[in-house]
Amino acid sequence: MNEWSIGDVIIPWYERNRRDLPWRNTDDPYLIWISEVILQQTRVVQGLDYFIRFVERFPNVVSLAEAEEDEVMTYWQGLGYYSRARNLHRAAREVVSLYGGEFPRSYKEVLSLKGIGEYTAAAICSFAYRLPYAAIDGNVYRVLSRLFDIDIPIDSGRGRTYFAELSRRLLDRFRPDLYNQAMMEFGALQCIPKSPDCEHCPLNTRCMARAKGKVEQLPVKVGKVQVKPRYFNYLHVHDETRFLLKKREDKDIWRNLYEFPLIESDKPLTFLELQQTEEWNQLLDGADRPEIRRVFEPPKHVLSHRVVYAVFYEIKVGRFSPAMTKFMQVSKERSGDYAFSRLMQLYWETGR
DNA sequence: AATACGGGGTA
DNA sequence: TACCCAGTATT
Repeated sequence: MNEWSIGDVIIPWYERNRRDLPWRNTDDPYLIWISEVILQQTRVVQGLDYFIRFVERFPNVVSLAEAEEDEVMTYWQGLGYYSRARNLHRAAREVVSLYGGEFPRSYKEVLSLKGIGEYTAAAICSFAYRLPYAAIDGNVYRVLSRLFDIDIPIDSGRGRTYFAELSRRLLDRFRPDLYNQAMMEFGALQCIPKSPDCEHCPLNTRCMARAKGKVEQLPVKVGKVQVKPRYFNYLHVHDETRFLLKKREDKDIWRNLYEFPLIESDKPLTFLELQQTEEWNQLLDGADRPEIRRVFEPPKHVLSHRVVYAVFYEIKVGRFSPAMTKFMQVSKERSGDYAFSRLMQLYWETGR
């Protein structure tokens, strides 16, 4: 293969077409780090407001390390993949304890931080320090697989190895920051998944997939996520001022987020069936004047590999019973201190 | 090498 | 629907 320089085409394209984004034009590894983690599996438009609010509250690594995890989670509320926020917080504390609050400067050290994998380490090190590491994200996989007509599945071990080696060769080692930014921006704006505008592509004469009419079929992926259903019955138990709440601790979806008392079942439950469960009786047997105020059934809640069918029951009681003390009792005004899933948010906002 | 982990946008 | 998004950690 003749090694013409892709960077010489892509970088001038980037200079003309780049979006103006707040994490560009900074060398601060902290800001770059936050932006990169927010943007993992997340579109720029979706993450932009989160970034602004997050760095406004946590402007540097020390402020993040000193915060409570619960507060960090509230700033991540609604963004998804919540382990990112937990890891960000843990990594901030690592930076303080291991590196005296100074963000590490070597690829190896950056990579060792919680929540930073090969992509993010390469992005941070190239953008902040101009170290010659090629960042390979979904955009880069798409651009390269099309440009060179590579049909090795990108989510296979072989594929990752192949694209990593190819990217190493193609990287513009004199301006790795511009090269990486340009490749990703090119994939995000020009070489898009569906119906790319190949007529106006600066690489169209060199694109092997285009020459063969295979653009829409690349990149190849094998991964087939199968979606399993789950059935959540939420009990919004409250008196005049407070409601019951619990933290999700298990290694499961929405870890460390808060929710109402939950009765999960392996199939949809009617109200009668729900009332016969052990959990229902444990919580509400002998409760003081329980009164079902409302039943809310949101549309099915689709996650990447789960679909949650939820039913919310609002239950007003005269006062909380001893059986309810294993839950937190939170006043309505303090609900904002706790991070909720989108599903919980949806109920919370619909109810009032 | 697979699987788990969110939520939203697009065609 | 189906696919994808500036992926990483765990199994």
